[in-house]
Amino acid sequence: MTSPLEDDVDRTLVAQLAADGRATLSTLAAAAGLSVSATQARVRRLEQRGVIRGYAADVDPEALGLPLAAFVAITPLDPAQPDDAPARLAELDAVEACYSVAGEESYLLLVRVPSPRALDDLLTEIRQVANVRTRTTVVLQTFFERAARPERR
Amino acid sequence: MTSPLEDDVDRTLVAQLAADGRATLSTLAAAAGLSVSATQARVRRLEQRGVIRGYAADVDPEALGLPLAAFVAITPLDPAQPDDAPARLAELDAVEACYSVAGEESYLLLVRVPSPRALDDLLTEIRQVANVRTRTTVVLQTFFERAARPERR
DNA sequence: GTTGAAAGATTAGGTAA
DNA sequence: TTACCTAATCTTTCAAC
Repeated sequence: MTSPLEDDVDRTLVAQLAADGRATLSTLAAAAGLSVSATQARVRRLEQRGVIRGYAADVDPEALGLPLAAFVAITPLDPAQPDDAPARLAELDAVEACYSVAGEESYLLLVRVPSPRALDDLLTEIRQVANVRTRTTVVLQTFFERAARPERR
Repeated sequence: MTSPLEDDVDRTLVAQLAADGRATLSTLAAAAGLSVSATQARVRRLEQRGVIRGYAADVDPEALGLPLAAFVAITPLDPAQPDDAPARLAELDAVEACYSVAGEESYLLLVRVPSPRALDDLLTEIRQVANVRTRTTVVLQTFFERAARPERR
């Protein structure tokens, strides 16, 4: 689905847009050493190849009324029944991410809620909706959350 | 530092920009029912209040050559010495997020690397740099990673 | 908050290497 | 194909109200 970056121009454009999603084509063109229209064509191709999946404002969760984050590891209670837990959990707005993981548990979720009470309610809902056992690790402080950067050489 | 959203116009603008970080002011103005300039002033204020922390392209980690993700729980080996682990770990490009957590371990990291071998090297580096013990949970599949959404009412 | 006009950015269509 | 040029259209900005 996604093809890798092809050259240094692509790398430059992706790095610039990862750092500033609203960078203009002329800014990008200057950084990449291309004309504006060549830059435009490059960016479009990056979008169409799925390298750039979209653009988003980075919003402070606290401003949204979601100051409490937690990791929830979940284990299906009935391994026999069809496992549609991720699809069901995607319906819950509080669930920000869902990973299948190696180890004792099957899935790991990152959730955000307004309060401890709301976390309790959410865990109850997760257990019911997905028929799972939960093990929750509360986030006390977020030191940083940023975009992954490819290793420099 | 960050003030909460003030009214429905703010909520609309933030929701639109979270969904499309490159939305134009005229698009936003139409969604919010304001003039373009009033919209611009609102967005500026949201940025200055820290509600909107920035804008970023959402880049596929695989295209960046980072197909392997893992959660790394870490425990300081020497509780006596000053704990500057988060600051040290921020230096490592492969470390995407760092949280202080409740529970047996002190911190939880999300890391991205090119290969199992690179994960091994990274864990060695994390142990040395931060003087910690690590417990790693490999991500097998990412079902979704998205922006947190405030609960609807 | 609104309007409006100037500066700047984006887009599409055409041309050349 | 890939990059570039140009002109029309949109967008952003900032003044005045």
